[in-house]
Amino acid sequence: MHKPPSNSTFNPLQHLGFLTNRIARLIIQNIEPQMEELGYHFPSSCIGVMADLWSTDGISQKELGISLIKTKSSINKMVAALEENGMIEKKIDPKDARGRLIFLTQKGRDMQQVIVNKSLEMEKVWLSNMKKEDIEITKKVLAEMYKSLQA
Amino acid sequence: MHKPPSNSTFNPLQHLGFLTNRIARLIIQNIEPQMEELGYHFPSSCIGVMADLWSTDGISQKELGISLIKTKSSINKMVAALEENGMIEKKIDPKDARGRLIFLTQKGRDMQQVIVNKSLEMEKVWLSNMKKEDIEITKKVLAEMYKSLQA
DNA sequence: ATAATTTAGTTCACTATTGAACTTTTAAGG
DNA sequence: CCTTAAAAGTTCAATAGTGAACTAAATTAT
Repeated sequence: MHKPPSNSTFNPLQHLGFLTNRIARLIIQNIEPQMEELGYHFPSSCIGVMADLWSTDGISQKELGISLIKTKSSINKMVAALEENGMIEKKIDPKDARGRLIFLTQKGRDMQQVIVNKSLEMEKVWLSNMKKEDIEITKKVLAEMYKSLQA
Repeated sequence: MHKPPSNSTFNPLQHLGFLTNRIARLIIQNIEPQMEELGYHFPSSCIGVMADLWSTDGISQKELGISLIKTKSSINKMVAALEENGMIEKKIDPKDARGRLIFLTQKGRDMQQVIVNKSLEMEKVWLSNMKKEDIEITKKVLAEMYKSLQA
């Protein structure tokens, strides 16, 4: 005879899977309206592409897909949206005509500082009562996890 | 005359927004095939609903939406999928006939231990070289952030 | 060389998620 | 009371994201 797993003290907030998922959604929800206000009219998921380009300009769609954990068809659409918005330019890779390299436009480069500022501002609000040191540890653990999961 | 924001040493992995988003995707990607193997044939996003029910059985769709940061139409579909899979049951709230309360079935309750075990197993693999203490700090910071962003 | 394979990207049909309009029930205001 | 407003769900059309089939270029193996 089945019984419930008894003492069901399950807490989603003790599991990194649920935590990261929910926080990612909350952050997007907060950032989306601000992006609109600033005149960036593309889906918020595209900021991930921008982030990678700010890190290293001129990478391929394949690399973007790996880094962002998206399929090539998804990346294709995101890049198209960003191109329409004048944030990036697509050039055929001179070393391999199969590949296209994605480059930031001036408008795309200019966005970096805006987002960096927003990011700092938001961390100040969201994490005001957390120890600076603990936040650094969190980023370290998550970055480590990212690399570990990518491998 | 515009110039690039120069010293562009931007690193997505230093921003909680990008980190949580990517890690959430990596975790889902890892868990999805395992769920299939275990015979759970519903979209992985639905595990979030299950998690909340394991935490407190018999909550409303509205509450699920707030907790999971999803619209009511999304929750509606997820609940429908879980119901079809025999994981949950939907009952009209006796105290307010507008609301429906969602309850776990035995099959739904049984899933909890399976997922808890998987979660532990995965943390062991993904975070093998991280300090146990740092992982706890990470969860604490993220949980705090979740509450702060929900407010 | 040249045929066969692999790789990057594109396209299109399909699923997941959302937004807006609608239904039913409860709460509030006169 | 009875009308109006608000709240919880549902439904359906529209958008975002994915999978599979396809194109074009490069690599490998005869």
